[in-house]
Amino acid sequence: MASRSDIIEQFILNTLAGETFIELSRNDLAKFFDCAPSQINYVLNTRFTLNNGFVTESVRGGAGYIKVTKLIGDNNHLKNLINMCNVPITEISGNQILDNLLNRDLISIGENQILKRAISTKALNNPLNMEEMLRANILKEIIIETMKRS
Amino acid sequence: MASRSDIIEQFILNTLAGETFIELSRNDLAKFFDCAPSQINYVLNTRFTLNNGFVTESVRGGAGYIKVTKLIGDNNHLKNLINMCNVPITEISGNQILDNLLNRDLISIGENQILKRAISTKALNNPLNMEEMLRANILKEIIIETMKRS
DNA sequence: AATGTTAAAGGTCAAAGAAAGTCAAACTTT
DNA sequence: AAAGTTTGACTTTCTTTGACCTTTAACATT
Repeated sequence: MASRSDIIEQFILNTLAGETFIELSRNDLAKFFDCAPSQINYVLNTRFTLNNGFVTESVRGGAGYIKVTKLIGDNNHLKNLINMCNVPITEISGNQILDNLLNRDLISIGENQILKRAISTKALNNPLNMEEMLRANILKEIIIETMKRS
Repeated sequence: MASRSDIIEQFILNTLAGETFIELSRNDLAKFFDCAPSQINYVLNTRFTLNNGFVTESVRGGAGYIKVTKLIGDNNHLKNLINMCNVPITEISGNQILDNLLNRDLISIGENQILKRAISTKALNNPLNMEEMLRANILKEIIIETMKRS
């Protein structure tokens, strides 16, 4: 028997047919299927995962929404790369991964350059575990890189 | 699914197109968009910040107005941005800075997307101050972004 | 001409409203 | 019993609103 989650999954898949992404209203969907809003999250978390070939993003508040993007291709190699990233990675390995993405034409030369700088020791070399300070360092490096252009 | 603030933002951007600055009447704008005058301030404060490459000034009283200036072709602005990065930066501010770079044609749309993900809370959200683990997280996010291409 | 008055701007801030997220408990199915 | 599903209370984020504050050009008075 198809559970309600199965039905909601089917609905999203149908809506997604032909499109590469869709934007949903969690509340509307929940109302339509007469369920708790959080059941939409359940469906998303169990059936629209990366492994299943989807990426979901969302915006809260006012005109919030949930965006579901369907990935094309099986991306097995990329999934392997992602698994490698569950473990610490040196700057050299990191650069190799970025070169790998470049060689597969998944990122441009410009992106390769800028991202190498973004993950450089210099950018991440912050002794304190402060997310925002780290982000600040990364952005500084990115901006320096862009100054070389223009 | 654009909020009223999004629409007001768009209106100001359009009005600003081609010009280097504009002068607005807060009350008139509020009347036009049928909102509280303070919502204009909200839009200005969240979307026309220095991070985004804008300066706002205002004059009260009698024939008061709000002046919005777009910073363009100004290398000093980049130096200012770098100085801003000497201090912790939230994800929202970080994204604004990246949009700023995009608007100045210093980075491409693709780079903008990928870098936003690189500096996302999700990527940097590591409690331990381990450079390599952080780098791993960042790379994971970068790869997810590229999966949407291919 | 100098000074006081005032209405017409814009500013601030906190509360209310409108989404979506989280997580664990209760329930169902296998 | 284990796994999967459903629910709801609580949280976080973003937007909208309104009451109250500050500034100033224009006008009125001396």
